Amino acid sequence: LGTRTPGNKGKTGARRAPAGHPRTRRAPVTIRDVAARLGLSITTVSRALDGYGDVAAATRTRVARAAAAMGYVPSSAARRLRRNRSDIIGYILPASGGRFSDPFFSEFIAGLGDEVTARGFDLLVSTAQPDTEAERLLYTRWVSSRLVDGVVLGRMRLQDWRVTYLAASGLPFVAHGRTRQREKYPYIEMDSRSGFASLVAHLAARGHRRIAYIGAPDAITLQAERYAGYCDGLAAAGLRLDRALVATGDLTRPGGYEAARRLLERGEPPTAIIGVNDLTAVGAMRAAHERGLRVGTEIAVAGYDGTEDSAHTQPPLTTLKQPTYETARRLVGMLVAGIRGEELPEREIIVKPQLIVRESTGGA
Amino acid sequence: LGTRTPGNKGKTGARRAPAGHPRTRRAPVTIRDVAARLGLSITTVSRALDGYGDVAAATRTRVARAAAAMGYVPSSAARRLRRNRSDIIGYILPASGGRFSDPFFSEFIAGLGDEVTARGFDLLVSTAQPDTEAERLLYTRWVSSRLVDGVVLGRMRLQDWRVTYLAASGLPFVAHGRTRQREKYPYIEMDSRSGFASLVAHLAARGHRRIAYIGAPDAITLQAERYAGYCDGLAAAGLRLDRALVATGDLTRPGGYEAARRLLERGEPPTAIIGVNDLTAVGAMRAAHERGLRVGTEIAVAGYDGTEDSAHTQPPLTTLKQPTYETARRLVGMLVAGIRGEELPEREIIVKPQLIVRESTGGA
DNA sequence: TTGTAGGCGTTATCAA
DNA sequence: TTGATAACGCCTACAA
Repeated sequence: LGTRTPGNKGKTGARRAPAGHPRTRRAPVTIRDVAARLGLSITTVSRALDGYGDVAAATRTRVARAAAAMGYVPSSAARRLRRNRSDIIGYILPASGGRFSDPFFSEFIAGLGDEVTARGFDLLVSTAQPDTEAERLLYTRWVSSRLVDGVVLGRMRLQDWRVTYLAASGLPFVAHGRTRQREKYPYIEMDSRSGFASLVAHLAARGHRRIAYIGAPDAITLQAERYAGYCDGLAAAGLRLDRALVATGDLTRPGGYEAARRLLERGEPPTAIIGVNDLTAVGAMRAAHERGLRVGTEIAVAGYDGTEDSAHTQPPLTTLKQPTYETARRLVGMLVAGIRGEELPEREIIVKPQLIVRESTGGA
Repeated sequence: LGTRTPGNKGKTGARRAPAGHPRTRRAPVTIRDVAARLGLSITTVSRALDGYGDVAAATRTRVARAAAAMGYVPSSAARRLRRNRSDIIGYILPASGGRFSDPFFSEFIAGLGDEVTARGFDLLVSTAQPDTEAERLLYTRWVSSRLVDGVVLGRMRLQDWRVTYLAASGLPFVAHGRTRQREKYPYIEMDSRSGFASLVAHLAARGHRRIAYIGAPDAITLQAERYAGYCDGLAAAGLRLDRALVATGDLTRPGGYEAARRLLERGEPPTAIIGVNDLTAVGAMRAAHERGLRVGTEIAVAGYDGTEDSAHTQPPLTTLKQPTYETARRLVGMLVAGIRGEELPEREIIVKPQLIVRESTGGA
């Protein structure tokens, strides 16, 4: 039954009729068009373009020239189906619905974008509020429709379903930060714990005794780490942990502002405030200014991240600087290695943040 | 020749053997697996899942249940090849190689991400320095490999090859801003010209006579618009345009800082500085502080963008606020309509920015 | 209401 | 060194 549709090789020649609209899309040129033009088989064209060794040099150049002249570019869809990979990496921003302006993420995405491109991949980005159904939907859709070859995880949680899920699914992934789970995976983590300890030491050396901390929700790994560092620092300086000096923000400027206001309204207000990140610290600085406190002399404020903006606050912000852009690039490198099935020399990388003392804590 | 490989229906059942590694990826379940399990044809399964009317209700539920149980999700690659669309929208960040921390873009991307998801699309993001070979390569690759169904253009240039190229290619696109070219396309543009004029009026009303402007490179549309507004404002206030009070930055904080330093070193320094964007203004504020000038009283500084950070500078920054997040969402809406071939009620949208007076210019 | 049979544009296998 | 051919997984006329 059915000799294979005899004689209708016209398939290649007769493309879809152009629609009535003037600005309609031309049907793209396929590998068959190139082959037909040259009187070669599509096999040969494919192999010539992919640089296989068993193609005559003359043929290769002929094909390359024709392909370029005709503007042939392989269909990513067909290629993807055939090769069973998409050359796309996914990343989900922890934000949804409304304002979101953390320079950390611009820098992180810039790093992902640059490295991904350098490696011949593309970057799929989406947004979802952490630990919501929407987030779960996004990841599962990406994974089970095989839309992405791997994902980069950010802002890890102590218990993070993403790790469990991805490990089980077998999709390669890397993360910026760790969890408290047993699964092993490649990551880059900042040693923010020792960083925050050194920040406290710095402030204690400046004579501060009531050092406040504005953190983030407990479920987030970075909060656990940084808070632990804060506690370490207090202990090392011989200071007692005063729960009244510990507040919770949400990693945003307004969150830091509100938390700092509450701290400063207290009978015995702190003389120094450490923010879990720079945004929180910036909010705290504003609260201090509003109370008429001179930041840097009457009260010290410090943060964490060290993105460009921290150098341009008034006064400039003391901070722990992490190499955000570079970390993003390295993560992509690790992920691509994982996708290619290569062994990684280092699967678990710890980076020390760098203490940058500026005027917000009295200057160097 | 070749009856269609008789008898080897085993194809479906026998999947690739698992590799040696324990954490290997399971072969995903395909529509054939579902069909086989139910003793149905893949046609029926496909139509049942896609909600066609001509499937028996009983069959439909049976299929739905089985698909869910087996964890079947259609392969995006196959679907894409067949349907000839990717459901992916592209956006390229104007940044590459190193630091990049403009909150405008975090907010813009958050808007793109949210709306794109809401519309059942995905967002492909990359980075490239404007008007470079790398940028050209990225766009042409995306377009000619049919990787994306449409693109969102940002930070338009007066002469923008992207518009010419995309219009010619027929790929749907929308833009945040206009060009000086003849091509028509859907866009959202801010009326930053009148915005900057009102900013100048505001400063003139405060008694300022030497109002400086720190702009961006001339090729960028937003510079042309905003500078024109600055000139309009001066004229309306009866002030002469003094070229010595016009400097050029690069839309970053350091750029604004350097430009402001040069302005302030002059014999007759300005009493007010307008930055082409908030980042520039923030840099200018820092330069002013360094010279011991009290911003808001001894010198006025204002910017444009109105992202969250402008409310938290010290002093808070007077700015023209544009609805970045909402604009991004609307742009995606327009683009998706274009992709679907729908007519747009409005193809050219102008939005007025909102003047927010804060303490950096003396407060309300 | 269900099934058969291409075909989307590649790449990979095998034979010539 | 080249070519014929079979998939990759899905969708959709068309036939039953």
